[in-house]
Amino acid sequence: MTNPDDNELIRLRREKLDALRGRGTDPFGGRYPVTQWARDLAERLGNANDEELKGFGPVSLAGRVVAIRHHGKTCFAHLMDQTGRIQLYARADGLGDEYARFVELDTGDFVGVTGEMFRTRTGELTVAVKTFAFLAKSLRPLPEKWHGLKDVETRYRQRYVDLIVNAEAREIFSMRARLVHGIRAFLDARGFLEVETPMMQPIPGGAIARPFKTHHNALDLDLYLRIAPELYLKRLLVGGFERVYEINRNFRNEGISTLHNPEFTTLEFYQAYADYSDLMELTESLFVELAHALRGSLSLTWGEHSLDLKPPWRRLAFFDGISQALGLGVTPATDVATIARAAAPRGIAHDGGPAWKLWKDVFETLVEPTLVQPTFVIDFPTELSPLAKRKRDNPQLVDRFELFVARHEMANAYSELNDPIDQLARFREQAALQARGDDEAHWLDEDYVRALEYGMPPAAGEGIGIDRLLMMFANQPSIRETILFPLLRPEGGR
RNA sequence: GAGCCGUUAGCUCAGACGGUAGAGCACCUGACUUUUAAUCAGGGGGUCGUGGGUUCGAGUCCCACACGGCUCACCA
Repeated sequence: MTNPDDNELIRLRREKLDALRGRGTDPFGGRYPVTQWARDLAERLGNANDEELKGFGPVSLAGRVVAIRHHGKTCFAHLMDQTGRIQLYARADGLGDEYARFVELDTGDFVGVTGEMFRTRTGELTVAVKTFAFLAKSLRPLPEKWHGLKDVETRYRQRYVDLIVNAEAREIFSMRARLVHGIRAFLDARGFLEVETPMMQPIPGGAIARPFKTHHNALDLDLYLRIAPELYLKRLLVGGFERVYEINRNFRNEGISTLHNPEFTTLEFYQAYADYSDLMELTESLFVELAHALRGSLSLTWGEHSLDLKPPWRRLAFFDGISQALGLGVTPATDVATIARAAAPRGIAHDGGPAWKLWKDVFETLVEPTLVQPTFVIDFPTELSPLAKRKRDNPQLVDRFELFVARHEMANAYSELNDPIDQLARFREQAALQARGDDEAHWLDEDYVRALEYGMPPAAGEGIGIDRLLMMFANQPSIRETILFPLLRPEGGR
């Protein structure tokens, strides 16, 4: 980053600022009585005739000057507020001495203006400025008006500039707010209670991931930033809340990619007395409602994919997917060596570890890339799902689904294991894996088992990544486009 | 973490073969009382990501490093 004083454009703006102060004008004004937003005026007066405009009366707006066109003894500018843009028109014979100051405005400056509405020769709704006030001098030039700001590094590092100049960026984060609001409305209407559970946890549970570690000094206690809220939300089922949800941050100390940010937002919700098939229907309804609200259609384009969200969505059993991919009937009982022989020519090596690692490998390599249209992958191996309820007719499988859209995992859900004895046994298996150095194992949480011992109603729970869901609805290729301030290395190295 | 690609004016981008760095927009000066990528005339602006090396000479070639993008690996 260059020294601001080295830059001619910044130097000139500083000089203008000093000149304003020298005249006794505060360049960083204060309160300004805003009575209209740009969009209100466009909506109310978009079709008004000259008489109606004349009778409309005075307006008072504030915002950022984003364009200026000097034109002799008149000057046009565009003012941008949170709702949109509106044109300003200043005349030497209308503003008097103040006109000289108006033409000194720079793009980027915040101003407040009052005036009357009229329509220019070319038909644009415009404020004829009567008075104006400096609200904040901008000392840095904005990016170019035509090509805008494209450099992704600058767009992420200086998101404030991205938001000033790129309407698409503003639209994504506006959609994000509508998305989250839509989820809340959907769940609230169905009797779910929104809760907040610890972000700092002594045992990072509910998922398998490398956590961030931190320390509480007064308690001299190591804590982890949560990797999932799951175990706390299920403690609330024990406590008697039958439908709960949380929309909040998770933290995973892992790689960064177009699909991964170290902190990301998830929705998790739990419904007592339901099972995973109820949640498949609920998920379809939720996506349909959101698609209508955000896109007005169930047909979406996401990158190279054309998606049809119309339910019911395809359901594919985990082992059916593997079987089809390998051309070999595979069940949890199938001999590992047999599967390994079928998988090897497809480029999947088996290192002799447990069978479930091979199943997972085959599925991720051969099946997931084929899942473009919304697909529930159902009935996962028990070993991959230490917190899920076993299927009644086959204890080697669990009542679980993952939703895939455009090859990306969008949701993960299961009927919750509420048998404390089985839960403890599965935690111990995981602990044994961990003891053997497997970091892909769930931590043992004894208090969670104790909670289950008090009795947890049968329930189903689901997690949905909000950032990724927004990628789909906003048709974005990278999670960094859906997170306001994605994690980057600090500027200038460490 | 690995591979590939990128980094030139405030912004968007050009810069064959190594020979003193360019354009558009933005900015400054002047003209212009309904413009809107305003127009017209003139002008200023650069440690070419950083540090080394090769060379008479490096934006350009070589090495290292920094930051970013994409792909892969781990994961959601």
